[in-house]
Amino acid sequence: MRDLSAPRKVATLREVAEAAGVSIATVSKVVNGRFEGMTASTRERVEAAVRELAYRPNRAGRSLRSARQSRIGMLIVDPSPRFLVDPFITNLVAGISNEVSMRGYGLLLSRIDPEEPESSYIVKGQEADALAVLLSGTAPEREHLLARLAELRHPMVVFQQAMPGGVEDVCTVRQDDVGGARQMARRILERRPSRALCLLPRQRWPAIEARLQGFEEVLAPAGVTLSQLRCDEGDMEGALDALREHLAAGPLPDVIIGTNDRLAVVAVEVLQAMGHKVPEDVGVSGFNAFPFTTPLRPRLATVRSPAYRLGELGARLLIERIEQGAFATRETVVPVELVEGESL
Amino acid sequence: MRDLSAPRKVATLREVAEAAGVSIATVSKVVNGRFEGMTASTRERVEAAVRELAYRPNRAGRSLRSARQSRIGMLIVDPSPRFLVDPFITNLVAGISNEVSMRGYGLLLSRIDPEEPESSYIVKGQEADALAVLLSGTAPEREHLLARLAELRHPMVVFQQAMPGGVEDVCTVRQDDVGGARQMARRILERRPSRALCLLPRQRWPAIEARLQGFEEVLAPAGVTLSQLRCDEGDMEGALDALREHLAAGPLPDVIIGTNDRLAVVAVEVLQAMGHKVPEDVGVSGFNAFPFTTPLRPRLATVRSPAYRLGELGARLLIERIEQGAFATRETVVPVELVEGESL
DNA sequence: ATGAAAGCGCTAACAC
DNA sequence: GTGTTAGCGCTTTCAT
Repeated sequence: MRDLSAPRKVATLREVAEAAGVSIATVSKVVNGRFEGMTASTRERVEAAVRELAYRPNRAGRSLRSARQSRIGMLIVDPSPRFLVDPFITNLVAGISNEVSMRGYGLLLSRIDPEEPESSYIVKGQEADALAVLLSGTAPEREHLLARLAELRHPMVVFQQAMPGGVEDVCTVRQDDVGGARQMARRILERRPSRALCLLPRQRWPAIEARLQGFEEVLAPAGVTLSQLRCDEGDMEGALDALREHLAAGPLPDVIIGTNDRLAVVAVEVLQAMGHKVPEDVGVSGFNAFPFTTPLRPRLATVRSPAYRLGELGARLLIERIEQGAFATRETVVPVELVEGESL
Repeated sequence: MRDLSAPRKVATLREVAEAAGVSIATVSKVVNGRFEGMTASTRERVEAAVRELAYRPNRAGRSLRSARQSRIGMLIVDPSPRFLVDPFITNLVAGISNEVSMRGYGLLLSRIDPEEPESSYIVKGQEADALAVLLSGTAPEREHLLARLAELRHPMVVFQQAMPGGVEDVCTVRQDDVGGARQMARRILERRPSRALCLLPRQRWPAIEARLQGFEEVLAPAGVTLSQLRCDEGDMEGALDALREHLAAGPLPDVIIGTNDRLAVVAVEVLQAMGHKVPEDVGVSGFNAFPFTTPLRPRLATVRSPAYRLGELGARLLIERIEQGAFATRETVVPVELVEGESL
């Protein structure tokens, strides 16, 4: 029986060269598709040997020599170990993953602790050529973390937030949260509400703050009283209770604004359980709808998120940056789309 | 302005050694925590230089030398680019990701095309020390793919399916789908149904087949007629239509068995829209419930999936395999838990 | 207690 | 057209 603990033996350039009766330089050229001025017979002999020995280039050797890892690192700052449950993150990562694969790169995925980013595998060694990052936390917390990440001197794409100051070789990609919120707010105004309640997750995300800003910009001047309730998304039942209590304590709002769909579903749930009709008594709006994830009924008035596209775009920008030497764009904002629904 | 295309310059062992006035061998020892028989002052001088120069070991150099990548590759065979939308996959990957990070490894994530697994980044080079794989497709398709993956001679953990024959250095980790389905079937029998409809996704997954088997094993002997309907999960509206048509065409079943929660939600939706009461007229059951993902109302009778744990477990087994030289276990089955709900 | 040196697999500049 | 060779950064053995 073969010793399983020994690293399996894989053919090297040298072995292929020997088998084909050529030098390793020639094999290297063949493997890398540089056939200029090479006999067809040499090429064929080498290709045969490559196939014969099932040769696959050793990435470590290649990377060491070329100082290129052909890997993108994705860092997600989220306090929850279940970070991937968030459909925005999930769609974003899917977009990045597919784009990166298509272009021959690998994707390293890691959630990181905002307190000690250096402890991350991706950050510790020089594992990736470039970084894609999604940050949560307050503005100063994010700024601080970005500054530390910038010390790695990797090109970076930062998702879902505006261009940070003081860091170079960075590019941002985000959806138009402010614009989407403004649009939704205008739609809400058609109900002529006098008070609105905005439901926010406890964890701070720049995109959520942007949405809040958009809602305020439109609703406040129209004389709508906008109150806020933060609840822990990580605990749906807890969120239900928190909202129930809040509603019991004061006058019923005319509309409840979920800053994401999950919170909007909670709102519909609580309202119906309390005997209020949606949308007759209270309107409900959501945000960030995704294919296959959005609840079926009542169809939520919400905003479609282009998270998957953001991922593709960010990955593309990053790889172009690596290969061309500079970012083509510094800031990308992708429009969002209002989705009508009977909840409003 | 610095030339951004040039690979950023990071301190090397040699530079740290010069700065500390020692040899690179000594620096290497310090960096790797091998202090035996080393002067405190030497160690301190080196540590100071490491800090000063912000030294981080180059992974390529290290990997080349040690033939260890300290990376786990996760391969997911799923025809959909949105593969990460599936909450099972998402929870599984989260578990793997966190476990792997904790143990100082990196996670390479990639969806692969079952037709040409060799085209995957992870597979092409020797990127990872070991592979975690989740396969879809029919049994022969999966077997064929596994055989090709086995040629890479990587230790592998295969999730959600039974031990494949003919491959060595493999270990399986799965939830008890058959058992869960049997339990749910017994719960369903309490309704004394005469006909049941089983809703299946179009894409073949071994876990789904296992559930189907569990349901059949219990329902058929009890005289329940079990029919099947496959519908495309990738298109919720399409699934709604398909089920609506199916129900209109024949007698109403007493219970609809969703082989996952998404399909169960579709069933509830269609039934209610057709004016049938759930659970009075028709009972509905789901499968694979996850925290924060499961729909709120009506509370689904379903089965809780330990996907996150499966991920942690698989990652742990893989890393122990890498470090100890052999798998501690070959086959792990994690029990599932029935969740009561008013849908049944 | 510390250092010198070999060599992991690969690419590319240059020699023939 | 093809081969020789230096060297990327690191770990480890063996001298001293």
